[in-house]
Amino acid sequence: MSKRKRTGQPSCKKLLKANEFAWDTETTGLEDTMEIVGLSFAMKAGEAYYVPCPQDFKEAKKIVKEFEPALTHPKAIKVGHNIKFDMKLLRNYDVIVADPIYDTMVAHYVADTHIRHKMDVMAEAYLGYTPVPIEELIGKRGKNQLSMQDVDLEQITEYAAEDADITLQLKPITDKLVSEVEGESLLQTIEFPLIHVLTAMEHEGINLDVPFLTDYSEVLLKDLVKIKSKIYKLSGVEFNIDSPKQLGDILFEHMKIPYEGGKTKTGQYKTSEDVLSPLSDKHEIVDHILNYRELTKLKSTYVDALPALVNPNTGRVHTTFGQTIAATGRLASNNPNLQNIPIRTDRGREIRKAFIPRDENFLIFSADYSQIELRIIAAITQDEGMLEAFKRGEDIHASTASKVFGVPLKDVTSEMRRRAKAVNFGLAYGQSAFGLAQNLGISRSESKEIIDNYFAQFPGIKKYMTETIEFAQQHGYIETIMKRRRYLRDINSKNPVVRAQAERNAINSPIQGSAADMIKLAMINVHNEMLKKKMKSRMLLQVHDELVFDLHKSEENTLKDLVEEKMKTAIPGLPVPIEVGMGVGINWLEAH
DNA sequence: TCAATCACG
DNA sequence: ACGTACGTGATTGAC
Repeated sequence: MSKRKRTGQPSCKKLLKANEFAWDTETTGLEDTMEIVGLSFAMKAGEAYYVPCPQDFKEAKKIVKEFEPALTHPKAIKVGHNIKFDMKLLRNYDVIVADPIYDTMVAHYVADTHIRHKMDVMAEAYLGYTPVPIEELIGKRGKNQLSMQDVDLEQITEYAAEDADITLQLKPITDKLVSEVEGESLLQTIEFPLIHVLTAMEHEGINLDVPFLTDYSEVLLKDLVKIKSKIYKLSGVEFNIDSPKQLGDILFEHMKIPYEGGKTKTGQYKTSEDVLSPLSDKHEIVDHILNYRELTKLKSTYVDALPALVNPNTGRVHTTFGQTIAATGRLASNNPNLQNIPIRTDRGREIRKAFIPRDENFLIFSADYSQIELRIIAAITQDEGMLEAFKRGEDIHASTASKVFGVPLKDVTSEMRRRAKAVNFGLAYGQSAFGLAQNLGISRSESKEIIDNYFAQFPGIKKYMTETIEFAQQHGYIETIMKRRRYLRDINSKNPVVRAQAERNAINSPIQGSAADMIKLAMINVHNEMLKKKMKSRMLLQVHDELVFDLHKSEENTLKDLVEEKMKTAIPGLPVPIEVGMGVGINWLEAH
């Protein structure tokens, strides 16, 4: 890379003249109370500026605000790498970055979901340039690591200016990569608009009932103490139940419970739920172990962990959505993950009661797509039978059972429905007869017959599976309804196991990915309409097929109508009806 | 740092 | 003969 000029301060006027500029923010750290240490800007390759900000928040805000005209300029493309991070930070300084925006990380993800999107990796790969590692400034992470604040101006200027410069230089590269996969439309109509939505959601956070969780933690602790002593008594030894290695040895060596499962990679006994559950009639300790597992999981991952993640400045929990993580196009959520809050067991779903409205003027509102993946399968495959079932508004699993088992809808038993449901789900993952048999606890010949019947009754689906794999073999990728691509490098592998995995990905990804396209579009349309109407309600979370809101009590009907309409019409013209379930309550559990 | 396990869609 | 359902993130123990 050419040398970089580093001048002190750019004037905002200079930025305002630029058609595009890259920008990056240096902060005091990565924790939730971080503050801006400085801003860097690049308007042309090899030239970047750094603007240090004082420690005092009010003084820093004055400096940051000076750049608001540029960051909100309707003509200048604001380029960033993971720009959501910077945009979210600037919201704390009352600056809302406006379109047009461009994110080199998100663009790179659209070009290829699999390869690494980190700036230093991309600089190396596309610019042949190795950036200064952050460790050179602040040291390795650990107790002696410095804050950006402590780094001297010359060093931080070099580092920050370099990041802005690299980002600006990456843009033409990612532009080309995106154009090579015909991803411009996906990027401009979904992924970039979505950045604003996610920024607002993350910034908003969600209210958490901490006293409720504190109480619940004590309840769980008391239960755990009892279960633990029961386990020790039954096994005759005290050991670490949390250690799968020790647990396996105690159950299957010391206690000699008959073991039929396979061994793990490391040669240990498997003690996962699917191995232990069938053994519950062999020894009464098994149920206690399963109970213990459930409660420790709830306590350590959710009940005790969530309160610690309440942001002291806002009093709310702010997740970070990953827009460039999932190979299929889905979002991910971390720190904390709010997309895997328990719901399946009674004691787990209690935790949802801790997710509460902002204050007494609000309620929690949840809207979720009904059977979205199956509806998308019906739409993509155009299978007549499945489309008809949805058009008639039938219970899709019962309807499937009726066809597969050859009985009238009214004669479908709960066991038939259960099996049909398992096939419907397994189908979207490319499950084999073996997998279905294992899942349902039936013989392989039985499961094979069910699958054969299924494909005979739903020929459009069989055809889709064959054709999708062929498409992937020819092109090396699959695509979603909105033309999102996932490359499948192993689709023509000579290793049958590896190849089979790629084939399952080929079948599943268009389905999972199209559902992701749909809810992302709905989020953008809902968000923009809420802004236009200047609503007090706020979108808070997305959980793959569900959107969660803080609902202002005065807006109940408006928001329900709006969300239902935008979710149903996100992708217009589908041959299948889209249904949305909605609920309102005093917490997330009640809103379901 | 990895493996095992389990929470969700 | 082989392995066998997709996509995530967090916690714990073990090395």
